[in-house]
Formats: sequence, structure tokens, C-alpha cells
Amino acid sequence: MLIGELARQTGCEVETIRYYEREGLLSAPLRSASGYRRYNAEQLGELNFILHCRSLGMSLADIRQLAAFKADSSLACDDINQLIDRQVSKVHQQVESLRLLEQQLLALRDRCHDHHTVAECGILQTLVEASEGEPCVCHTPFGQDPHPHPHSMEKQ
Amino acid sequence: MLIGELARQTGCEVETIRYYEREGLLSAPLRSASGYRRYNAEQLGELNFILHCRSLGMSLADIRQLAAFKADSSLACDDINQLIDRQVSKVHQQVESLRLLEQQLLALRDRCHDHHTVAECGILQTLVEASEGEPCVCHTPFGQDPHPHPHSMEKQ
DNA sequence: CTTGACCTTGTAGCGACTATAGGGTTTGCA
DNA sequence: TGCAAACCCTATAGTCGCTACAAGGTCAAG
Repeated sequence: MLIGELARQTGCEVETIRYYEREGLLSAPLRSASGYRRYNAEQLGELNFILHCRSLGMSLADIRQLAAFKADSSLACDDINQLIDRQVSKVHQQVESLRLLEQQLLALRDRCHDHHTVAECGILQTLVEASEGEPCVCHTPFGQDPHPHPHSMEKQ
Repeated sequence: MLIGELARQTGCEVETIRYYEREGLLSAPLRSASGYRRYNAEQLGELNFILHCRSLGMSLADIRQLAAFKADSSLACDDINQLIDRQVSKVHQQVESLRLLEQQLLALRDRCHDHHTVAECGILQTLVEASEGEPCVCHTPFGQDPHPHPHSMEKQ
């Protein structure tokens, strides 16, 4: 199976597959005489594993770790638990802060009722006032990596 | 006020302030004879406005737009409404997909009950099985920019 | 023998910072 | 007056997880 076929079967882009190989997540496949990558069922499984973990929001570093655990199955399981727990709490934090954010945005949206010029726009007024009122009230809207911003949060 | 003082008052890092200036979000301040940036209350307000918008998850491009609206208050207010609406729906999508993700991770966490080796780890087993079962079931966990990934979503 | 679809490597770009190197300035204290 | 610490400056490279491009090689069909 060539890389394009693997891409088709997994829904992953060709460039991304090569990127995962470069990053050491996907094992390097055999090559044809002309240098083309040739994949087998095992590597299809590997890639699906990676994609599934990515769809659970895990970082490539986390997936690399999981793959190492898979390879040496005599290791302690605690590390996997910890990894998942970290992921759970990260996502939970993200959900909470985004919900808060959504409330704030909806409140903001309510401030403007079809006026015609910016001068009368309640949204803009509210934004300006809010930023004046509270020089640094940290809402910590985002967990960490997906949307870090300067103002609100020490990295953990 | 020097840049360090501005940083202290806003909770924003010095490097980030300089970055915002480079990006044209913050107006360039006057300089002392030795080239040090000197800020006044107006620019403190500007920066707080930027930080507040960032804390609402807006992109720098959006904030640039809002600032332009603020500057020319004769413009139509509809654009601001649209901008906020886009932001609301973006955040709403993110919340929804993250909640789904959280459920999946919690279910995953339940698969492992203090076994001792990776060989018996329910989490790893579940991950492998799930990735085998469904070559490309797209859960679209993340909205768009904060955490894009290959597998799940066409950019909008 | 050419066309087009594939494959290769290498490099640069995205957003929003963050960090580093390598220097200049200012302030306070002995 | 000398000096160290704390500040400031610019420019450049790194982060993450891709994505896109350039410039070329390969292969099957017509």
C-alpha cells in the first residue's frame, strides 16, 4: 500500500503521515526500489491508533508515551492512568472555562439591538467599559495549549 | 511609564506587549532619548482592551477589526454583531465537542482499575480496540483553530 | 512519447506567543 | 568614581501540529 492509499483508508493527509514518521510516532515503512513508502496492515493499525488518540485531544508527546507503553507491556499501568487523568482534567478545565466564556459572549451579544452606527453599539461600549473596569481580572477561559493567552494563567 | 511598569499593571508580559506593537494592535508609544518606550494612560487602556478581548477568546485579527471600529464610530454596527456572533458560535461548538470528549475520556478512565502491568491495562486495550474498530469515525472534538487535527474536520 | 497522477525531499508558513543572544541604560550604593 | 543589578533595546529562533509549496523523480495508460 502506498502512502496515498493509506491516507485514503485513514482519512489522514499524506503530509501528516510523513510528519508523524518524522516525529517518530509512526515507524518508518519499507521502501520500494524507487524510494516509495510501502505500508502494511500493521502500520495502518499504528496510524489509526495515533489518529484515535489525537481525536481524544492528546498531544503527540502523550501518544509517543502511550506507544512506548504498548511496546513494553511489562511496565506499570499507573503511568497510563496518570496520562489519562491529566487529559481528563485538562479537558474538564477547558469545558468549564469555555462555558463561562460562552455566557459572557451571549451577555455581550445582548447589549446590541440593531442600532445603526458604531457610536451607539452596546457591544463595543461594554467591551471598552469592561476592559477599563478590571485591569486584570483573570477569567482563565482556556485550559492551556489550545488557546493560551498572556493574561490569564500560569502554565501547569 | 516604562514597558515593565505597563506589564506589571496589566499582567501582560513585556515580550507580549512588544509583540502586540509589532502586530499593529497597540499603537507605537513615544520613546525616551535612549529609545525606551514611554506609555501613558491611553495606551494602558488600549492594552487592557486587547487583553479583555483575548480573554473572550478573540483572535488578534478580530481585535484589530474591533479597534478599527472603535476608531471610526460612524461605521455600521452590523459588523460588530457579526464578529461577536461568529465568536459565540465558535465557542459554542468548542464547548459541545469538548463535552463529548470529556465523556469519552471518563469512559476510558473507567476501563482501568488498578491493575499492575500494561498488559492488563483496560485503557490501552480500549484505545487499541477503538482505533481498530473505526478507521475513521470523526468525533470533531475541537472547534477549529485552538486544537485542529488532521482527522476530524474541514476548516471553515 | 507524452500526459497526468502519483511519489520524493526540503523548506517555509500559520497563530500567538515565548525564549534567547547580545547588547545599551539607569539607578543605587560603597 | 566604580560597579553591579535591574531594567531596556533589537533581532532571531523556537513552540505545536500541522499545511503548503517548490522542484524534482516514477509509473501506468493512451
